[in-house]
Amino acid sequence: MRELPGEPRLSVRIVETEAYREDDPASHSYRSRTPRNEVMFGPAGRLYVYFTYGMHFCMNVVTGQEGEGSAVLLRAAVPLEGLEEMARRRGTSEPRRLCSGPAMLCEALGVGRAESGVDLVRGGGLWLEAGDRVPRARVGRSARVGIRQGVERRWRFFVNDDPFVSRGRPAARVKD
DNA sequence: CAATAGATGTCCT
DNA sequence: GGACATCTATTGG
Repeated sequence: MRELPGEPRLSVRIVETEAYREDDPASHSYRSRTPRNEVMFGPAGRLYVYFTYGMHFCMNVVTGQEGEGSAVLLRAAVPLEGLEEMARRRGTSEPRRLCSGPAMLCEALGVGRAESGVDLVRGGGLWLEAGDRVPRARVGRSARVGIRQGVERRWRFFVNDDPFVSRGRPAARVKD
């Protein structure tokens, strides 16, 4: 959920995530603790936003104990409320191109550096709410997308057959 | 449809 | 200098 003064309320339902841990070579927290990944080592329930490929933001929910360095990347969501505003931010009105990818999701919700570290539990403009339970049979699992190390850890989780799941294919074809 | 190039900040070797 | 938790526009079948 995203609520800003003077703007329509935005809400989405998350349908795709990936897990990252400190002992995991694909994780930003695997090596050293830097100003960029600092939030990952903080208390759970906060938002970790990072900037990548020189132009995109991606957001994570911090999950571990304080000092631990683990988080869940939010990769895709179904837009529910405020589609017009999201379309304006994204520059397209095609619903499946509003937040079906980690960088798209950030852009649609207007999440950037300023939001890194905010508390998603206590709520303040940006927060998480429990949604409908997804039956186990509908939860798909695969290797994570866009990584080269840690491919064997199949820590990408998504709702089977949901059209809003991102089209990024899991790291499997590694060819060199 | 698939493959590829390009944009380019931050961290790592 | 190179890799990277990405997306878009463009090119070619």
